[in-house]
Amino acid sequence: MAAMELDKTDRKILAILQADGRLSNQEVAERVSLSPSPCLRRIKRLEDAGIIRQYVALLEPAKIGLGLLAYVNVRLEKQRDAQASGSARSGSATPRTDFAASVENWPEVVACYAMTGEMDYLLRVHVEDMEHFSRFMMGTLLRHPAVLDVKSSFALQRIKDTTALPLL
Amino acid sequence: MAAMELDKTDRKILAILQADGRLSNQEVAERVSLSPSPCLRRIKRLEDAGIIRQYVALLEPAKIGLGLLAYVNVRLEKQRDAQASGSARSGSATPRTDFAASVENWPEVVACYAMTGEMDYLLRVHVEDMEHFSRFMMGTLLRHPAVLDVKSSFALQRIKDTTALPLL
DNA sequence: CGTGAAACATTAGCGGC
DNA sequence: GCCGCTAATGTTTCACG
Repeated sequence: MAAMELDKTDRKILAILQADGRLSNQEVAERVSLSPSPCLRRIKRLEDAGIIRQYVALLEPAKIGLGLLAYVNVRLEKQRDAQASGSARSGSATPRTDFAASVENWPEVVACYAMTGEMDYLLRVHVEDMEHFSRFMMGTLLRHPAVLDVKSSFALQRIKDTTALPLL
Repeated sequence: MAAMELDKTDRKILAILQADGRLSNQEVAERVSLSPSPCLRRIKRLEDAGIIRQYVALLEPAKIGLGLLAYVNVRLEKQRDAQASGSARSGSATPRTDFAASVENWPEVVACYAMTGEMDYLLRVHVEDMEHFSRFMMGTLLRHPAVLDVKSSFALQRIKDTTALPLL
C-alpha cells in the first residue's frame, strides 16, 4: 500500500500496457530498452502494488447487439432507518447499501458512482435498444425500494472513450 | 462488418477474456473444452470482426495520483456558421467538430459522449485533486471557444466500474 | 476439429556493476 | 539496490490429417 515511486521507465511500461495489454514481455522490454528479466520484474512489481489492477479485452458494444448507451441519474430516498420490521433487524440495510448491492447484480449497469450534486448516483447502462432500456427501468431499477427518482440521457455519438489514464 | 453469429462457445470466450485479457490461449481453450488451435481460430475471428476491439491493462487511478474523478456536462454555443473570417473557410470547422478534435488532445478527459437532453456533451475527467481540476477548467475547457457553459459533479464513491459488457 | 513440431516467450537462479 | 545472462520449461502458431 506504500505510494510506490514510479520512475520514467515504469511510466513508459504503464503507457505501453494501457495501449496494448497483450504485448509479450519481450516486446515491452525492447520498447523500454531493457532486457526481459528486469522488465518482467518491474511489471510484476506494478501488478503486486495494485497499480496494474487487471488485464481485460474490450468489446465493441454495437457488434454484440448493445446499440444503446444510457447514463442514468438516480436519487434515493432519505435514510428511513429505525423502522423495525417483523423480524430482527440486521442493523446495516440502509437504502444506500442495498442499492449498491443490487447494482452488482445488474449486468446492464457497467458503472455506478455516488456523486455530489442533486442526484445521488450516476449509472452507465448498456442495452440493446429502447425496448430493453424500458424493460430495465420498469422491471428492475424503478422497482427497487430505495429508488426515489431517475433522470436518463442517451448517448448520440461516441467522441472518445478510453481506459488509458493520464500518467502524471 | 457482417453481424457475425456468436455461438455459446464464442460468448464463453468473450466472457473469459473480458475478465482476464492475458490468459494464455491454452488456458482459454481448456476452460471452453477445446484444444488450442480451434480456440485460437475463434479468438482471431472475434478480433478480425472487431468484436474484440483491444486488449488493455487497467490501472488504479488512486495509485497513480489521480485522486479525483469528475463528470462534466458541457453545452456548446449554437452553430454560428456563415460567419466569414479573414481567410478562406475550410467549410467544416463547426463548434462541434473542433470541440471533438480538442477533446482528443486532453488526456484528463478519458471519455466524451454527445448526449440527449439539456447538455450537449458528457465528459469523464480524471485529475489529481481540486486544484488540478480547477486548472483544467480555467486553463483549458472554459477557454475553448465553442464551450458555452458547464456543470460538474464529483465522484464520492465507486460502487462499480467494469469494462465487461453484458453478453446477450 | 485435433495433432505435432518449430519458433518463440516466460521465468528463476546467479554473477556483475 | 538494480541490470543482464543463461537454460529449463511452457506457449503460440501452422501445415496437415
